[in-house]
Parts: sequence; C-alpha cells; structure tokens
Amino acid sequence: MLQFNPPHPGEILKTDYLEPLELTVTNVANGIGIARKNLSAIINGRAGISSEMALRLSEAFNTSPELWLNLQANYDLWKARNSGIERKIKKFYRSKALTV
Amino acid sequence: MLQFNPPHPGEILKTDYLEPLELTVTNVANGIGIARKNLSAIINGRAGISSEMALRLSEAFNTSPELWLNLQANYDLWKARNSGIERKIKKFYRSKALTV
DNA sequence: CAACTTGTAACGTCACGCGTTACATTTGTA
DNA sequence: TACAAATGTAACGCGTGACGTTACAAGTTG
Repeated sequence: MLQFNPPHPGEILKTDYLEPLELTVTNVANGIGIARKNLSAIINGRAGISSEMALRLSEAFNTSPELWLNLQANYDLWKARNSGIERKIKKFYRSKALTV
Repeated sequence: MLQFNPPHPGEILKTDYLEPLELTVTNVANGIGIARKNLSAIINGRAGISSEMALRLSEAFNTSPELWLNLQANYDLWKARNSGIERKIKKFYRSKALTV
C-alpha cells in the first residue's frame, strides 16, 4: 500500500517521456490522434488515463499499457482512500457488520 | 499480454468469494453498503469495479484493493484491444507517423 | 403457501472522457 | 520588434457508466 501522495500519471508522462524526448503537447496529441486539449488535461491532472489512452501511449512510447493503467489505478486508489470513502466504509462497518 | 478473454471481475467475485462463503448478493450488497442492483450488475458483467468499490470489496473479503483493480484493468484492456481501437490506432500510425 | 433471492426495467443524478472552436499569454526566433 | 508556435483553458455538446430508489416477475426453499 502506498503511503504517500502518488504523482498523477500525467506528471510521469510529462517529465519522463515528453520532456526527455523534447516532444511538445501539440506534437504528441497530433501524433497519437487525440485532441490537444485532452492531452493537456491529462498532463495537468485534470483527466485520467483510460484504457484506450493507455493503449495509445504504450504504442507511442513503446511501453506496456499496464504501466499507464497501474499508475492511474494507484492514483485513483489513493484519491479514494483520502476522500472520506475509507471513513464512510469503516463507519458503515461499525454499525452493520458483515458476517463472513 | 493476455492472449485469452479474461474473465470479468464479477465472475471471480462470484465464484471465488460469494459462493465459497455462501454469501448471497443481497447479503453482500447490504454488507458493503451498496445497492443490490449494482452488485448484481457487477457480478453479471454489466458494470465495472470502481476504485471505491475495490476498496469496499477489499475490506469485506480481506484482499488488496489492487486485486480488483487489476482484474478490472486487464478486462478493460482486453476489451479495448478487441474493439477496433487497436486497429484505429495502427491505421492512424500508417497515415501519420509519430517521430520519436 | 409464504419468505427469500435474483435479475432487471424505469428514472434520476453526477462524473468524466473526448471532440471542436476560440482566445489570451508566453516563448522563441527571423 | 513583429510574427509564429505552444500552451492552458473556457464554452459547448455527446455518450457512457457508476450509483441510488422503487417495483415487478420468476425461481427456490422451508
């Protein structure tokens, strides 16, 4: 289990792929066939990485799609854990236990 | 990379958790605090497992949330791969290559 | 028969991925 | 300095999907 705020996938995409390769957002967006707006959103953490997007990124940068999906899953999980859901669940368990 | 149609996470949930423990859908839905309808949808492959749901399942069945998220990710990836997206991307690459 | 379980329809709400067009701003360069 | 390129983002629209409630038909079981 992650103990710290994981970077959102867009940050890795930017610092580990776009910047080293000197690729611009416009460049890559055109390259992988998506709207520049959406790649910008991903890079700035305002959108997640869908499985389709993971496929596109994996083909563009020669990675596994799982890389991107795992980053996204960890990020989402961290968000869920820190958004009161965890507490809601525990609260629920206190009042109405599931007998396993 | 998976070469075969991965089972829907709901299938694993059903056959590996509900059935061995003799838990009913109604039972578990009430137990984890969600609508019976939605658990039914998950089990029958008509809904995916969200990160919140992964957390709930992990706490109920003492698994890692990652288990459920990975199952879901693999399933989604397989769907994406087999839904023409792969072909769309490759087609795109043939016409307009991304120079990396 | 009565109770329980289940799948599912009908409705509504909210979030979000993705697309297009357009504008203001910054940065690099002829 | 003036123009082009890159970027973030707003405004719109569309489709999908997760989640909830209520309700009904059908199957199973004590």
